[in-house]
Amino acid sequence: MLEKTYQPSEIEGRIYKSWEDEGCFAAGAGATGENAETFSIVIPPPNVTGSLHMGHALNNTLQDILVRFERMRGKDVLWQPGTDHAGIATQMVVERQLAESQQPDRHALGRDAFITKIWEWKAESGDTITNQLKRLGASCDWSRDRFTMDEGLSDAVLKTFVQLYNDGLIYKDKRLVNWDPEFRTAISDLEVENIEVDGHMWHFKYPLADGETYEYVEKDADGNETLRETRDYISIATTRPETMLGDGAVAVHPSDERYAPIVGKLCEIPVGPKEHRRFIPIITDDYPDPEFGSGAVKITGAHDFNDYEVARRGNIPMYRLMDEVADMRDDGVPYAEASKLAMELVEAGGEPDRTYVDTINLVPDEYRGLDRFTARKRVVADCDAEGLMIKVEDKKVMQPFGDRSRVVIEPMLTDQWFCNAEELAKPAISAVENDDTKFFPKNWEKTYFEWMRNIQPWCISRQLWWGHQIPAWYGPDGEIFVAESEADARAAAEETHGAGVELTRDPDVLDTWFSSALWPFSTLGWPEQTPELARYYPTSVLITGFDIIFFWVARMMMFGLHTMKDETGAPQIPFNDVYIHALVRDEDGKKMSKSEGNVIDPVDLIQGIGIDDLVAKRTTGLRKPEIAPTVAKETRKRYPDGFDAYGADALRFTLAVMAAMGRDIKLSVDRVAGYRNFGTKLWNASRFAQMNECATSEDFDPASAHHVINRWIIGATAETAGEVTRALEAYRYNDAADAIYRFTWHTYCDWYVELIKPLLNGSDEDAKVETRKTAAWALDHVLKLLHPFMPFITEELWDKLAEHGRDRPRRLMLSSWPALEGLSSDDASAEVDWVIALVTEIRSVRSEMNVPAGTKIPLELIDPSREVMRRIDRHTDTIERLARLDEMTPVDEPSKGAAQIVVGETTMALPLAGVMDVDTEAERLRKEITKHQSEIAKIGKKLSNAQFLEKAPDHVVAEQKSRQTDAEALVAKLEEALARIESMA
RNA sequence: GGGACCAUAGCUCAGCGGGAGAGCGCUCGCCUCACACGCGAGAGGUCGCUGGUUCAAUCCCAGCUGGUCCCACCA
Repeated sequence: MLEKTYQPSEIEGRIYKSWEDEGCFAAGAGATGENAETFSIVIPPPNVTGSLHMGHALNNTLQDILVRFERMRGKDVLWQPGTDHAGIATQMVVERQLAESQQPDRHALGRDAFITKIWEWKAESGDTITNQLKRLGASCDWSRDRFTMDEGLSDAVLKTFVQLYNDGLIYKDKRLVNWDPEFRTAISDLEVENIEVDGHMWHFKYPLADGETYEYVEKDADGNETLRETRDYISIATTRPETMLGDGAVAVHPSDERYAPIVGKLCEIPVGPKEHRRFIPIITDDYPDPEFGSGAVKITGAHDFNDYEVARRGNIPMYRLMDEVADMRDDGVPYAEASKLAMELVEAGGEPDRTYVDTINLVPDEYRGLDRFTARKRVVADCDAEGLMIKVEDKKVMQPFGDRSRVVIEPMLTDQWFCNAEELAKPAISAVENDDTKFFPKNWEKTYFEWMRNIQPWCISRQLWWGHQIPAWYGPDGEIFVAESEADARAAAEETHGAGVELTRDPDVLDTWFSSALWPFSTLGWPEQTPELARYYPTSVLITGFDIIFFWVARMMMFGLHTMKDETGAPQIPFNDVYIHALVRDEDGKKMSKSEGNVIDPVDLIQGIGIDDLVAKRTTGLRKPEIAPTVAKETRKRYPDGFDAYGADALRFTLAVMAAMGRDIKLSVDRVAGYRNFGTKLWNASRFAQMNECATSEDFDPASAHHVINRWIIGATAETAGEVTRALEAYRYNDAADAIYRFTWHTYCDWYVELIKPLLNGSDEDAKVETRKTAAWALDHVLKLLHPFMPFITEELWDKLAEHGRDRPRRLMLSSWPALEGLSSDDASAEVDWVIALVTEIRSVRSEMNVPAGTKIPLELIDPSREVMRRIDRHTDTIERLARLDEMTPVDEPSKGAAQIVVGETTMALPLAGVMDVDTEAERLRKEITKHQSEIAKIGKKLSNAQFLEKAPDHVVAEQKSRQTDAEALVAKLEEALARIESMA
């Protein structure tokens, strides 16, 4: 016998182990045969050293639901799991650990020793996330678990890199990139987060060379002069004064008449030792906006993306001012000499080949070695002291931050590897345009197109140690040899240099997303032509969050289409569908984040956590430690008792039912509790079945059930199975979850179980036997339909409820999905709906008239039809039990002082003389009548509209007419009832 | 500046061209022989505003208001 309540913690681990031990997760498990249709999903690989957060829980729940659904449908299913090496994130964690334990940092350790440390950390913590996914119930084929730095996947990376290099789609270049001074590496545009911060805009005078002057004239829109003065300077505005040191020119718009007199002349950069000041030309370019600031822009090609483009157009020299930690450079020749070299460039009229970016250090000696922000203060102070600062304004400025390091990103001109994304994007755009790959919901396609059509070169090199080292070797003259192995590179090098040539490998590693981009085929064995690759590629659907559409989805599309070809040589998409789900937020709609202290850890919801532990967890790791008391108070207020052990099923169901397409999920712990209760409800319905010896029987044929109540539940089960199936096929998780929830609780438990109690305790043996079988059959179907959402409790009940046999395999997860077309029965549902309506009406009146719940009362049927009497006879025990009646008798006229109800075409009366107040009852009837009359009026207005009759479809008109007829009949009955009551008053 | 999304019950959200729904919360009554993590009965909404299309608009279109997010960005 089942325990009284379901205890998830006792059961989940045991069930999961059975599935694993029995090979239920293996690719193809449960498939109907050799020719079964395939269904494959690759998991979005979590960071190998990470731990499960609510986003993972949602993502993997949605995948598992589909995978379990399709597996039960008999498809050949593969859910490919794996983890990502997460370059920066992992290296960061290990570096922090070294610092915390006061060990030598990575530079002191050296590259090999440091990487060994990371592998150790991976070995130590790498199982965490996998085990957490298992607790969630994820039915991945763990035997195929992959890691982006596995040998096979590393081969895939090498091969792809070499191939793209040979195709001319990967190249090395010196370009302006986003530099993260904390991690001392380049990062891609996507890893930069622009945040508005309080800043300043400083206005400085750049004096003209040789004391020259000009007439500065400003005019308004009508051409009237508003200002005229003689100036010996040009006014420059900047938010980053420290970059003045690297200016190569001052640019004005060609149409800007204010500065026309001085275009081509030189002006002085007003910083540094006076005797060695540099002069730079005033040039024209379309970039400056005459309406903004002074209309004149300083051009610092090596430290600003817009300036970089201007400098390239105009051959303006670019000078790197900072080192790898973004401190002002402290290398090379003294400033005086560097400044002289720079002046030579000006005299030469520019610098087309950017040779001096690194060799000339234009940082004045007294600023060398300062960090950027100190240097800024010094430059401002020095200019101000010289009287060259015109003004300073407070201004909101957008500042770029590293998404992981949280430090200000510095644009830096460095040598990096790039991928020609523009070229790779072309087929990736067409594939979506042609619907070869479809997004759900579709509006994400627009986001995808928007980004892909404006895509920039992708910087793929990182100056990190943890990752795939770039397979490029440099020869003695700096030539590049790109090859899959050092031996191949050497062979190529020896062709020109002869044997024994010295080669050095490029120390950089690849962006983590480079290997992720290969995930759909690298995990299936590529570059080997494995059977799995042939069978499961392209994958069926990718399920992921919108936040990595650019990082990951777009790049998989690009690399997949470029690399994978079918038998005819046509490019192959990596996945047919892309389902984009929302973010999981906290109850207030805020993004969950450790530094805010509002994280809800999925594992805590699954296994429970006490309030003290919860508070402790939320108050450690806050970005602002001073808010800890507030966080603690809020947490205690909101969750006074912490979290119960709600179990994985409850969490999964909550996420599924809230996962309506295209909307963020505000996770509510109350709802998780609600669906835990739902599990208990199912558990108790099963106990009921068990106590009443309801067992499935292989000889039971639902199509041949006789009893109307049984035929009704069979039809409703079939209908629900259809709803759930259709919803899941369309990725409408919430509709599917909702349908099975409603059926389980409100149809099966609330009505069916109550309706059959008299049958199970009655004397009709045939009915009893059939009902037991039907109850078990319907419950089995509930378990099946619910299994993808709540795998643990359903599997446990499947195991406990009946013997296993031909139609009832040992494991629910490998049983067959219900296909019940053609089992509906309209006549049964009409009759049962009538019984339900009758019981509901009686209960309602009893409650309104305050009849004590324990009191049994009689029911009078006024002039009932034969059909009504037949129904009453068939369901006497049931109706009396559910409505708490002691007898039901046909009468011609109701007793005096009886409350009257109308069910279908029959008026019935509940004699409540002495209990019931006549006026109250009259009032109740009048209210009822008014309600229906207003409906009749509404419909009447429609039906008297000639336009409506003419233009509306026939079935709509017919429906309105029948509604009108029904309502009129009901009102007539109610009015009769009211007349009887009034005659008594 | 470009783009996407949202506004429906107290809260969180479904829905959708022809009869306003769920969960939670709330009120009232019940320890009714599966379940108090429960049972029964209720209260509660001019479906953001203004126009338009239509026989018919909560739903489609336009504008407005308020909010969220993404991308880009003026030195």
